[in-house]
Amino acid sequence: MVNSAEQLDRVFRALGDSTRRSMVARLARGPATIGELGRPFAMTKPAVTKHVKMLERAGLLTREVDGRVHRCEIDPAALAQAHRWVARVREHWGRRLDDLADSLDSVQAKERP
Amino acid sequence: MVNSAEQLDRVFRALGDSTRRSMVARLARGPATIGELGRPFAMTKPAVTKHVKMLERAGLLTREVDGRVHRCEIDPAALAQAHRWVARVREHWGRRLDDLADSLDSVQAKERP
DNA sequence: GCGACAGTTCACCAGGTGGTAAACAGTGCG
DNA sequence: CGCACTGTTTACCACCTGGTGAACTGTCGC
Repeated sequence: MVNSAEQLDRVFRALGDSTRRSMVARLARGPATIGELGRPFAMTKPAVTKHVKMLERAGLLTREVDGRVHRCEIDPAALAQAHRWVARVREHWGRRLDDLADSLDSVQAKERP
Repeated sequence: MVNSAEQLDRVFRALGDSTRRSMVARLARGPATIGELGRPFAMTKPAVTKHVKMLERAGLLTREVDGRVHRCEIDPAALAQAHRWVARVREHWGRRLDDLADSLDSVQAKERP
């Protein structure tokens, strides 16, 4: 699944910018227009357009054009994908610690028969 | 905490490359040297050095120099930080759905007294 | 129709990223 | 000592990113 790797690339990279993370956090509390998404930040409209487009290409965002306004909504699937990747790695790390604990236990068992 | 935002930037950006994600996944199963981390990939040593340095600056990695070999170990704190951010956003999104359900319930209650 | 408004596109710039080749610095070993 | 080995540093390259200003497209309301 090469496609999945590229998709994860886009998701994590999109989240690797505090402006875009704020936009995602904003969207988590409900839909918003492009203007609303960009209002908190001191940047021009083209910059906002670029950020939103990157979130959209990462699948974190869906857009619905309604007249002259673009209504954006969060897409939880991409977020879930990132969440699963991190959780899986952390789980493997935890398992390794368990294995370490087991081997320590067995050593102790041998030392104290 | 501006520092925290920059740290999250580095963590997510570091994870936004499949090579580095593979390295992190490898480290989740135990420590490894720089050479071991780079062996699976068809790239030169300076490229590996750069990737590892980026993981280190993101706090995903700690390094212990032992003679001429650098032994790398995963640092779960940075991973936990990313995990928490994603979890918090997803939780807010879920709460919004709950609120929506509540308001729908209240509407139904009004329509069927 | 006309102006205000929401967004996008285009051209441009500074700086970061992913990769290379070549040279260098330490360390281990026969 | 001399050589192999691990890893870093130093240019250098193509490309992407985050930002700008100016011009453009389309829609709303008077």
